[in-house]
Amino acid sequence: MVTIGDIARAAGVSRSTASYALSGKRSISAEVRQRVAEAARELGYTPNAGARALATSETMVIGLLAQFHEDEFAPAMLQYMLGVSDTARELGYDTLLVTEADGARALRRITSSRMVDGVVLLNVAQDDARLPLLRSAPQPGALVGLPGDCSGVDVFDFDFEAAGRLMVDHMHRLQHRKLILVSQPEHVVQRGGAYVWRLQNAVVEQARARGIELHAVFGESRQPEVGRTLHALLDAHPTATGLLLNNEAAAAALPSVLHARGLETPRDLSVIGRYSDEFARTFSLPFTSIESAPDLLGEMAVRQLVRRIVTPQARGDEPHVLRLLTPELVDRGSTGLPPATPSNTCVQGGIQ
Amino acid sequence: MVTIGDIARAAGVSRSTASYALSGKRSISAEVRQRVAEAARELGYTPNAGARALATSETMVIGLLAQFHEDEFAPAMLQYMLGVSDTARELGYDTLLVTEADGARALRRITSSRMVDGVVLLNVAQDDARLPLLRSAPQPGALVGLPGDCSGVDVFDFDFEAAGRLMVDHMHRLQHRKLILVSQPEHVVQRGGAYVWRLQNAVVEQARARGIELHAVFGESRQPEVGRTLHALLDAHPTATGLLLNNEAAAAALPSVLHARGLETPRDLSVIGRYSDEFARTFSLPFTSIESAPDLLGEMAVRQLVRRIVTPQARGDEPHVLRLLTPELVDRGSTGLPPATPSNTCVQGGIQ
DNA sequence: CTGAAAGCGCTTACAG
DNA sequence: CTGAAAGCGCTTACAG
Repeated sequence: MVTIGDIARAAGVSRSTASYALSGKRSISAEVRQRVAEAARELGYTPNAGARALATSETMVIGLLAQFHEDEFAPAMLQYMLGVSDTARELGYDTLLVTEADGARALRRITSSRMVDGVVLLNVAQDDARLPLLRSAPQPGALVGLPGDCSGVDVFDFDFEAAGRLMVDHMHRLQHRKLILVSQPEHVVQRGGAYVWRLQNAVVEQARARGIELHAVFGESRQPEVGRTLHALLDAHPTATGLLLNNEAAAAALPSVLHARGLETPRDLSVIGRYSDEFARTFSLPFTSIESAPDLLGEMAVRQLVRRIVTPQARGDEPHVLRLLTPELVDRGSTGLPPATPSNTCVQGGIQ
Repeated sequence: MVTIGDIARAAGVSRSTASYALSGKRSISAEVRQRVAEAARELGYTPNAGARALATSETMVIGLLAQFHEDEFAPAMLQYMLGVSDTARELGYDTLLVTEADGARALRRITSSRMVDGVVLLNVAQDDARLPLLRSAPQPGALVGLPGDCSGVDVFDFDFEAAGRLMVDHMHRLQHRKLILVSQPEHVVQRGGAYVWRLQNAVVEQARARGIELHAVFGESRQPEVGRTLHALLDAHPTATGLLLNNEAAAAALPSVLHARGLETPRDLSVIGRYSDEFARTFSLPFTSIESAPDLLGEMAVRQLVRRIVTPQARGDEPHVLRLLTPELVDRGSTGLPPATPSNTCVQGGIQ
């Protein structure tokens, strides 16, 4: 391989001069700079990343710890990953993707071996096993997902509480008095997926404050189970006029369920989901929804992480960030006034 | 940070002895090995990856070049990525994920700077701009996707021709005589997505050979456009009795379309898709399909890549591999004999 | 069985 | 403005 020594020889200068000429870190005569640049171009020189990392203690790589659980909706994770990866590249960093099941072990491996300059954790749980390791790691870390203890890390998440209140208030304003909430599977909660109960608790509380009757359940993450759950819910609560979905799989299943029951939104039922616009477009979800902005969250996490990496004083001194994204409603026309005689099962009876 | 020098000092041996004791690359007295291991454990030693890479010329990282195009179905890509990443880890490698639009530039960056020991290219096009660079790179490469020129690389792909023939023959055996094929968007073809026309050509040819009337179209990659296309197709060809889908978005949209038209498989229409089982489960696709096995393809590519990396003689000498995965039909009960009086629009007429 | 030394390819104080 | 040298933290022939 062609090294900086080859460049130096070809340009007739020392290796240090060649290095400085290339990096521009000290003033070099125009002529020498010229010769070095030409030599580098002709020989096709690229600095060896490992050698540079050893000399500078900077790898220009960030670690991306994704976690895929059987009972979570995998395609949603991809959007976070792309937000992270694209932003990292924009800022001059490459991305080491880690998908192994034992995230704590993986985190230890890549941080203690200095493979990365910093780390983004995705899908952070309430009591995430990766966090103690991250805090004691020499590199800074940014989280997507709100853990119970935010100390020592920068945290970015969607404001699920506000989203829950927004859902209820929107329905309340439209005079709905009986709602159903379908959350992610209960397993996700048990594993510490705080976002599930953060939204659910907010919905429960706000419904109580508004005098709204609410039926909250955990839905499955898979078809056709979640479709059956939706059918069962609509059967059990024929007078519910609004459906709130914090469950991508349920949102994807709902169009078929509504078709099968002969229901239309918002005529027979008002629906609000919570997912990304990208998700809505891919699966043609015609429901008003709260944008979860996964790419933006990934981007914000990386920008803050790189700030910490490049500014030494931001390392420990600067207070850590906790940023919750304010939810916004994307109106796709699936909410309206409740029907005069609410019954979301009548049509189904007619068909069968 | 704690280095091998610290370990050596703590164990009272030389750095080389410490290194050998840890790697086991030469015989070390049991007692010294013990002391070194203990020192490493107590001090929490992990070798510096950059230093090791510099010394050994091995990074233990493979590059994963993904490509996301606006008109392709992103969630499908994730499964390839996970197949690659999980297998790499199993074999002791980490994965550098590259998602930037200019894949050729990215490939040059990570190979010429020696950030990776080898590279997996996803979504390879007929005349892929990344291939010339890969051939001249010092690291070996494995492709997922069949290019026009396979020289110098190991290639893994699904046998789309065989899949096309399988689809037609299956329908032919069931006595279907008029079929519709919905492929991926035409843009994908224009960009060199050979898999689209490989399947389509095979379907066209096999249909001709079997005396089957075939209508082949390119579908969109998005909802609701692709749903409208499906409706239009069924309107235009009311006597078609079988539908072949080489388009994930169309497959995801079809259940709603069938519902809307009051059609049932296989009673009114026989359907065969081509996607992964994972995809089918996530979106509850009740269609008989040809398994595209993205995770398996990713896995095979990595295994072969690592073979090339670790066995020097396999570097250039050993002939390159071209492996096309034989398609298999997963019967989900959506195909059967055609209806006596085929008309996939009658019910729609009745409803409207 | 073990140690001293060279070398991987960079960067960057230190001198001039 | 430029060069010689040290050093980053490893591994591995070379000697004993």
